[in-house]
Amino acid sequence: MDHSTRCENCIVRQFNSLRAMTKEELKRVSDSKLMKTVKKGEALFEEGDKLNGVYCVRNGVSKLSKLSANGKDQIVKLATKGEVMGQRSVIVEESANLSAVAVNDMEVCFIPKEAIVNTLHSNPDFTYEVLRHMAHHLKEADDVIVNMSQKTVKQRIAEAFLYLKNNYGEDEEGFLLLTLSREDIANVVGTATESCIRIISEFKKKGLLKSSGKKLGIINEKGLQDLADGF
Amino acid sequence: MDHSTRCENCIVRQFNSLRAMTKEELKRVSDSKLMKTVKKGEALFEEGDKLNGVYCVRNGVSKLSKLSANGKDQIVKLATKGEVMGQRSVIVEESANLSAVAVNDMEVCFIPKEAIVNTLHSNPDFTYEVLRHMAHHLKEADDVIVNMSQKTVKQRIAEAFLYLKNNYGEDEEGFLLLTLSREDIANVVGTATESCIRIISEFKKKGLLKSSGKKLGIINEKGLQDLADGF
DNA sequence: CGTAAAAGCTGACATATATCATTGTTTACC
DNA sequence: GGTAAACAATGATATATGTCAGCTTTTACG
Repeated sequence: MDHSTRCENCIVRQFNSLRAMTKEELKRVSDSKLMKTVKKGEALFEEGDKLNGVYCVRNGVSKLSKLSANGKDQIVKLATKGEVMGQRSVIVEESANLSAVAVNDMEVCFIPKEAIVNTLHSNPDFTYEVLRHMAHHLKEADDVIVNMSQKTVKQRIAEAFLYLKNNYGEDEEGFLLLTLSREDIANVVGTATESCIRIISEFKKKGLLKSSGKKLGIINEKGLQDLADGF
Repeated sequence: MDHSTRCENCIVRQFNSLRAMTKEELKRVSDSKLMKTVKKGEALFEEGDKLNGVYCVRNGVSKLSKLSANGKDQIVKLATKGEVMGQRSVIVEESANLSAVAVNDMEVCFIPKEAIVNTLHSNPDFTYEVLRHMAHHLKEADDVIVNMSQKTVKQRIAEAFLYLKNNYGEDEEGFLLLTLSREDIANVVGTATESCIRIISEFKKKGLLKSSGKKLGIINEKGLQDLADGF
């Protein structure tokens, strides 16, 4: 096996709860894990799947979404380099409540649940670290609830672009490094694709955004921020 | 101190993570805890407060809400007998992101954070139990996000009533035991108070709900369920 | 009690957003 | 490089929901 794929040497670990594992625990994870490549559009797992492990993102981005009765997908969260997906399901021994689909080409490591669950029971530092991450996600989720119910679609779209810039950055020319389709953006903010397109067009006309091919970039960050804040 | 207020004898503990504590840990909690009575409408803590402990609900119900820029409160969750509030803030050592206000008269125990944090670091069973509860809340929050963005106000109000019945029950005459004001219901489902009132009136006209004074009761549960499901 | 304040209700109207239909543009791929 | 499929854009229209304003009923409390 390629040396660079040993968890012990994986930088990504610094960003997640695996950093609280002991050398021995980490070795066990490393020995049992499975590297996978996932192409854009492919699913890592689907809502309802029984997960027998978690996925650690080495590269690329995945959308975690839930299908609603009316057939629309709500994207609840984007998972990036370093994030661990499927933890919740493994911890409470339930099937997945969200689907995970690759937004672009990804490299992930599948870690069988035994390696995780055993450590959860024996290493309080690790459990505490997982708990801290989950607490953080819970706060984020609460914030999303408030935004969803109290902000207009326009505000939420403005916020989404600021989020994309702050979390994924932009290239030398000022275009966002993570390009989402209009449909994905619509599914993040919880609106119809057409409404999303319309508002993005409006933002371009107002000089808040620019586009080139399918790339989008922020021109006027302050303007977007003001909009998001309701001015 | 009244014997019945010792945590060791408190039934409520069975419903939360404190059940994973050892006798000694529980004794320490019991010795350091503080019983409080909170009147309807009073706040246990406010968004932004630095919490130096958690609150365990012995009786009554509290709404956990967040004020948004436009001055409206979004109720993110209702906390009932057995639930522990403020855990998240204590764990990640941040100030509270939600306010907790009593919906009716409450009895709560304030547990200083030391008793919790120490146990988190030393008792993996306890940490794991807290983690399980948090994982459950996270799933609930994800579901709320999806409902908020994909269901109509009418559907969400129908759901809210089913939720109230299932979680708080009804009296002999079929009235809900937990009575929320129209404004609170509106703040749970994320809508304007007037819209909420209108829809409740509509439900009454359609024979789905009944009212007597400020009490509300469900007449046609299946009807409400169908509505919530989008039929 | 009686009065003020809070809560509930209803109408009229404004507006944000969804939906449907059509067309243009880009991307993927044989 | 051409063609189909996916994606983006835009108009017309319908609808759900918010807002404002006035009114009634209930609750709280001196």
